[in-house]
Amino acid sequence: MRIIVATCSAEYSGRLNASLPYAKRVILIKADCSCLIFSELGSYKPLNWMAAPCTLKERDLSADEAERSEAIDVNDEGHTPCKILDVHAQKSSDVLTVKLYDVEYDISSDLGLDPGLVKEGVEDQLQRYLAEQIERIGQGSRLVRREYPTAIGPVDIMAVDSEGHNVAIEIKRHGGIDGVEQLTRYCELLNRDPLLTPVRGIFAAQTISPQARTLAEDRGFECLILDYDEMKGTENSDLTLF
Amino acid sequence: MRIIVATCSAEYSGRLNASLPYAKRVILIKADCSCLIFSELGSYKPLNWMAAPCTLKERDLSADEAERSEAIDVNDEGHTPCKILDVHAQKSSDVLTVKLYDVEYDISSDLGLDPGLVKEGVEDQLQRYLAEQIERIGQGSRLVRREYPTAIGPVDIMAVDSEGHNVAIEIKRHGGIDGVEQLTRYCELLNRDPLLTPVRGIFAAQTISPQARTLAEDRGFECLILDYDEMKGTENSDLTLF
DNA sequence: GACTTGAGTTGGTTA
DNA sequence: TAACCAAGTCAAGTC
Repeated sequence: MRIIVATCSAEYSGRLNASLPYAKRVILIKADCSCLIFSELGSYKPLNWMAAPCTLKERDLSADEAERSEAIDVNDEGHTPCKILDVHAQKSSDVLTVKLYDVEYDISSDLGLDPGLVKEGVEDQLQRYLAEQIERIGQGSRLVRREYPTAIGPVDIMAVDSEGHNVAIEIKRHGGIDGVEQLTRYCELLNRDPLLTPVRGIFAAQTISPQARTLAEDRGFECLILDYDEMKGTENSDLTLF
Repeated sequence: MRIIVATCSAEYSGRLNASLPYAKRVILIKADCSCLIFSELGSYKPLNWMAAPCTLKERDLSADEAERSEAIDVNDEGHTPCKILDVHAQKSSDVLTVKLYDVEYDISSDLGLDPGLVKEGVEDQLQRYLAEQIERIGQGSRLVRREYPTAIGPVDIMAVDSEGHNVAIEIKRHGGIDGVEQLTRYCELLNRDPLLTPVRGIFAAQTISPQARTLAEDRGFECLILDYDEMKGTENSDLTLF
């Protein structure tokens, strides 16, 4: 990893064109030549970047005043670059050009391999909890199976309600319109099967957008808000019973 | 901006739990205390981070050997931390804890305000070009309007073809299944209006996934590939005529 | 390898 | 402020 702190300007050309005016920023260059430009602004996303695989060409302009003056453009506000980084994508014509002016730091450190991040618990967890606590969709309900396979993909949970009717459940962390569309496709398909029909649909999520709720209810689906902490608590109290 | 290069381990607890084992990494701490942890892996996304607004507590363990030995846990592989960074989110209970072992660099630099990124050319641009060059959907077509309002949201472009039939156009940079669903909803709604029906649907994008194309054509929609550069070129040659 | 879906998504626009 | 939608999305899993 190479870390540069410098006043710079940058131009990106690829799926879009984007430019960064002259300012002081932090530039990270990884071992694979991918390049990230940060300011104090924003969250974890860099202002501009080049993804690997890519190649980096570095031109030092300090020795060649003629070339150096050529490199000045209208965005430099009269400043003179001392270095140009040209980062080219290998699989496309994307280019990121960074001009460096005053370099405050330029340090390198070999980080070596990273063991990587260990994650635990997202949508999968919601599905697991609801499968374990299937009566949250109605007393007397029974689980058929998680990831119930169909021709157009797996239904998150299939269950049977107290009246013996099949229930297809679509689970999302946040329920939007496309989740309702997904549930619609499943129910449409499942209801074509005379052995399964009638199949009810339940749209279950931690949060559901108003538009999605309206659409879901309009299509006869029930909306179910899932409380992650409550479900987690229920799991624990279940465990303490034994 | 503060830049630390050090061997470290980290724990995040929030919407998920995630942990980073002992390894050398780069840690950026912005002026707003938001914190990013990078390795040579991955693209622009840090391995772990804390978004602003948040607070940072820094504990130096070098003076207190008792505390220091307490801070050793099973993931440290026998190493002894010299510093702990505790980053707490202000609006939730999210916590990121970073333990530092050997610190190679710890530098700070005030970057100041950033003028920000200037972008050009995304979906909005595609919509603008197609509106200007509406005959790309068929000779004799006329533009009705961009962002044609309906009860379920604006249709990207409404037009009338050479036969006087209404045409609803959904534009995407990349056309996937949900784009087809979107177009389906619009056409369904618009065709309920006796003043508008029959309304044709066109699915226009720079790229269209095979599944989306199949679904779109199955529903009677035309698929139109948009060439950004060609449309941009057409705009320019239009201009040079005058 | 192409495609689909989720993400601690982030970020911008509009009602 | 809340909801909705696009992103140079990225990344993981599946076919």
